[in-house]
Amino acid sequence: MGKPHEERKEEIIRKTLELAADKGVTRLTTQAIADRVGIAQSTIFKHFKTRDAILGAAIKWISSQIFSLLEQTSKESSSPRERLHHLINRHLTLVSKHKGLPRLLFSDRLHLESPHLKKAVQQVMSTYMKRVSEIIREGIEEGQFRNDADPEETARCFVALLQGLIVRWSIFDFSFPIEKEGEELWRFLWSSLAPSQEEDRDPL
Amino acid sequence: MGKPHEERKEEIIRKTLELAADKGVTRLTTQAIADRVGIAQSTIFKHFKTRDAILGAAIKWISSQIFSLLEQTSKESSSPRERLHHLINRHLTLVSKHKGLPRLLFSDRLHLESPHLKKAVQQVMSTYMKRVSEIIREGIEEGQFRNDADPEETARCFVALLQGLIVRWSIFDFSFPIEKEGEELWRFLWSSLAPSQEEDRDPL
DNA sequence: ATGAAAGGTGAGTGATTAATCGCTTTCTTT
DNA sequence: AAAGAAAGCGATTAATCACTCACCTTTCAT
Repeated sequence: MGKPHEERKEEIIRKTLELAADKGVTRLTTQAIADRVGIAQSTIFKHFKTRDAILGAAIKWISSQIFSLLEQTSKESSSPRERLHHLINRHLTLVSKHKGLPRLLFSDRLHLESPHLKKAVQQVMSTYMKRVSEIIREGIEEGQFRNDADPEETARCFVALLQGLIVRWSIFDFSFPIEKEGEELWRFLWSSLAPSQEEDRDPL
Repeated sequence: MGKPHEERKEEIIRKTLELAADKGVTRLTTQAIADRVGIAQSTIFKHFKTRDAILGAAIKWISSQIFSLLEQTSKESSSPRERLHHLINRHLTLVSKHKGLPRLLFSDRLHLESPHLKKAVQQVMSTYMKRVSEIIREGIEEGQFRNDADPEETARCFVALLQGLIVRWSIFDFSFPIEKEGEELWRFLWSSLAPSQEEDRDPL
């Protein structure tokens, strides 16, 4: 017999993300997934009820990865500045390890075909921005970031920088090392968040 | 008889962009386009050889709009700071007027099905970043921007901020006024580009 | 031993979709 | 007026795709 249900399910999700990276969501057919897993196309439906259920499971997996990223960062005992820096690195490492992630998240098949999955993605983004804004607020209170920065506003820009970089990376077919550009992104962010010398001298 | 060739062609491109905004690229079938234009599906092919040719023409139209945006900004006699600010506003106004733009540019059908169109998009992005870096370099030389900023690096972050904002706007179904968030984006950018007081005092 | 359940297969089915084709109508040119 | 081109139409075609179904094989609990 074949592999047990749960194991096969995980395998299908894994291969689905691989395929999304290689061929895009449009070519992400049940036949293509089955081929890569090494089973018949019809067998796919022994493990998932519909094709959308596969995409849903993949999105859920991605979400859990990103949430664990956020949690890991929130728990960290280091300074807000370091936590933000680490979050960028962790995020880009995750994405570069799973290139199918941006392809899936930005695909319109996901957004306009199944409102349920869209909601899930929106949820992740909202939570992400909230967490980042908390870190920034903390940094401002500690006097590590300039005190005229708006936490929510800056958090939105933080996420935009990440998303924008990832989109460009995806459009240019993953042809440059994204981790390196993450450092440049951090420098830019820091130049905006760093307090001026006068503030710095301020004893509070 | 119907409308003349060129006129109908433009109409098809226009309606295609509208449809991309409403239904996404996946639902952008020749039937859907024909319905919106008010002609038979087969008539579409009197004006375009293939469906991809329609997408190609739409991309070309978008590119020309963005290029004219860049040119307009470059020609402007105002300061680099004001030009950057205006570029953001003009870009977001263009995008908000044509919501199909991001949907088309980020669709994987475009990227992985026709390498030719992908190249065109990459070209636009590269040119865009180059132009922005030129403005930034100018601003640094004039002492209007902090002199430790790297023009290329900052240009990449500029584009990432814009793209990231547009992606989020698209994911959240255009549900917030993007022009307003453009201002917030500009504030963030400026806080990173503005020279420190000491530099400011520096007579050069 | 046996029979049910799990995992797997190949051969379909119906829906969707880009593209073709033969034909008609309308306008322009000679 | 006749000819030809341009713009349009309906019907059709071939391909693709998600999903179903009847059947097979292995495993394992009774």
